[in-house]
Amino acid sequence: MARSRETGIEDRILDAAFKIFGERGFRAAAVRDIAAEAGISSGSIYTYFPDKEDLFKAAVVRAWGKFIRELEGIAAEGLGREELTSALYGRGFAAFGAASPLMKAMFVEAAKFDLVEPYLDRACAALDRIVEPEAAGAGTEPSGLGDEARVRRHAATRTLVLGILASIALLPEAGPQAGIDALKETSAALLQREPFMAAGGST
Amino acid sequence: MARSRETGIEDRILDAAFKIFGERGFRAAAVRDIAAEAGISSGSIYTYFPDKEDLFKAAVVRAWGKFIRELEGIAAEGLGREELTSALYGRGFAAFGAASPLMKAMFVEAAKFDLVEPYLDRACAALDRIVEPEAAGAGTEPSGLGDEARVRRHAATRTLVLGILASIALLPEAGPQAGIDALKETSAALLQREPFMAAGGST
Amino acid sequence: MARSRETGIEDRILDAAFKIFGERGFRAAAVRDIAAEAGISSGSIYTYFPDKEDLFKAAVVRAWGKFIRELEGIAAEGLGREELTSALYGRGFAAFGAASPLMKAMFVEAAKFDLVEPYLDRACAALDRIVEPEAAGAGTEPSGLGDEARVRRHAATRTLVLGILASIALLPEAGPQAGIDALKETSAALLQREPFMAAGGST
Amino acid sequence: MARSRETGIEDRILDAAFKIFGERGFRAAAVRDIAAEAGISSGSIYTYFPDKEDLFKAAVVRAWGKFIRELEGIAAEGLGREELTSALYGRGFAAFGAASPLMKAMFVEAAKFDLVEPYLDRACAALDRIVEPEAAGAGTEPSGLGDEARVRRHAATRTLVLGILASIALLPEAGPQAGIDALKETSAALLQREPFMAAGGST
DNA sequence: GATGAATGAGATTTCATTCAT
DNA sequence: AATGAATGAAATCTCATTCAT
Repeated sequence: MARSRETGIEDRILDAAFKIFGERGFRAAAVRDIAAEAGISSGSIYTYFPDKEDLFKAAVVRAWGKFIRELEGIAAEGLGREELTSALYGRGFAAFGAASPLMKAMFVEAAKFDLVEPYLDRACAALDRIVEPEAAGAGTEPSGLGDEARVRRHAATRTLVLGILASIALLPEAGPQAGIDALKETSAALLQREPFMAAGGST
Repeated sequence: MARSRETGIEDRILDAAFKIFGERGFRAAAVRDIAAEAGISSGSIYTYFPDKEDLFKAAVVRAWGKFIRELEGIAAEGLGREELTSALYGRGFAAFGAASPLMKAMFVEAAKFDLVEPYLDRACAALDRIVEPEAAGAGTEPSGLGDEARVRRHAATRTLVLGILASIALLPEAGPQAGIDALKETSAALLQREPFMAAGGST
Repeated sequence: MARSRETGIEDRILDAAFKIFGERGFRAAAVRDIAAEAGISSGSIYTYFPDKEDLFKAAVVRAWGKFIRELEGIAAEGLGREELTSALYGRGFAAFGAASPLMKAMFVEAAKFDLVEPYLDRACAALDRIVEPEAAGAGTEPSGLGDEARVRRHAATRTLVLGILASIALLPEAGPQAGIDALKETSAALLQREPFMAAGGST
Repeated sequence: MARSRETGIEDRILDAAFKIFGERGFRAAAVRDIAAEAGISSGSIYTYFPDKEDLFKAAVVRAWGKFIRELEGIAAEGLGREELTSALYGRGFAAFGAASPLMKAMFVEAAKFDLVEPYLDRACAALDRIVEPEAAGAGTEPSGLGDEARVRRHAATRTLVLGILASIALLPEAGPQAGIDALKETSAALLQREPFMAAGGST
């Protein structure tokens, strides 16, 4: 038997891709450098991914997956407002921060490869469900928000999520934690306001 | 004072650069294609800009300049709340939309060349001044907002501005106007809320 | 004005391609080496030809063109048998010899790119016309050969042409002239025989 | 005498090499694909052949061997003209056809590796012997042909053999049999003529 | 000043060969 | 002996930049 496709190597490549693509963007990131970062030869990348574009897509999809899984996990736990806030700002932001490098490449290449809309939608939906859990089940509407209001809230969520992602993407590499902490407060303040919480929520 | 350089060529190059860089990002944009878009030969680019990087910087700076000038213009007019809102959503958003192409490249190359922080700060400051004109003069504090509140509002403004820019950058090329209109409402709703307006501001 | 596309450079590239492709075949011939042989940088090849395949095709087509033009020229002169024989073995064989390098690549790449059948047909037709000029005009049949005989002769011509081309392709690079001379006699002998010349031709 | 190497594998590799090299030429044929065609892993090729070049040579030599063996077999049977013709066009052409794939690579790689001249010579000699059996034994000259005539005939045989091989190599993969049949007639006609058969042979 | 042909470094991808399993 | 993952040299093609015209 030949050396069996070492487990973990695919993950190492994806981690390296995540980092290098995030730092330089799709075009400027050299496959050779990703391979070096992953500790393998550049030819070996092609054992795992058919070409650079596929590698990029896989790295972006994985990042979105981790991020959304975390948000959906929080949504599924049905926490009270207190714990929810803390969960969101703890685990949720960790996920945001971890995804940050690739968000940098989001607006040109990821958008071109159609890797933003579907995932951003799922992330916003998860966040909506967190903020107003009653509306979670499709069709159920015991919520205090009317249809129009919900649409408006969704748009606001989207703008906010993008704002946060963009803010994180712009944080200097050195001290991301401090920056993320500052963002948390801002987001908290924005999320508690009316377009998000049912009217009267802030009274 | 007759410049020997034909007037207008530099602007045409910057317009072309703005468009092509915005569509493809820094690396994927070919100097040759920018020249073609500007209607000149690729060699001529180098009469006006020393290299590709400088061209990119100039195009980004010019886009920020137009955008900030518009916001600062609105701030300087000392409009009442009604006219202000309309000015903001009219001229302000036109500026956002016009800047959108280059925003796509913002998170990787522009950030690397340090072309985001200083300009984003100025844009946010202008927006802050619009929302609470009294605080415009440095140090003056007759405002209803305390220091801490102002810091918080600034962070919120920043997140919002980035959210809007990112949203615009993700709009499909086909129908930007409809998308921009939708964004206006969202932004309006967010701007009227507390982190932006002084508490009770919307009553 | 920029350096205007130096005349003759395209021909120099085609000559180099002709030589290198002929020596090594399509795949083994490196664009870089063709450029070196032509005395230019490898990037410059792409100013004149969009890619390696197109360069190959152009070189093959040019070689066939020269060869066929020579044969058709001889056919058009309406020479008597004596002068014809001498013209064929003089100019015709020079053309064969000159085309030889590329003939080497004929059976794999040229055939794949459909660069053999149409040109080989034209060459055989020209040769048929030389051998029996009366049949040149389509439909005219005052010739001593019936239809069936003509078909047979065409097949024989084709085999002979391929045999001669293959023989030339296999000649050692060093002394092509001697080998070509030997071939001339063989071809003369074959051409005088019945499938080529009308029956009784050898009496 | 049990070879530890599984019997038949080497033959399967050579068959695969024969096919793949014939279709694509030496350089374009990937060892991996030859291995796949042979139903083994690419690493295993190297248990049987030291490198790609050696595999190519072995495949070419084997093809020539089969071809020549067939011709020599016919020559050795001392058949009368009638049976001989039928044997030649039956078994001989089957051998030609079977050899066709590798003939495609003949003019570049095979010639470079010196795999043409010696084998082509043997094939032509066998064919000469078939056509004029009396001259078979070296030096025996009860033949009707003088020395000069024999040299000339040998050259003609060579041209004809190459013409036939080249014709076969150019046949479309789809319908080789029809094409081969057409070639048989042509060859028959050519072989019956004077440079091959002793003068007056066709009367 | 304008042009665009020429340059050559650099990027992605393929593939013969090795070797741990 | 067989496997096929890993390697890294090599090949095609792109493109920022220069410079003869």
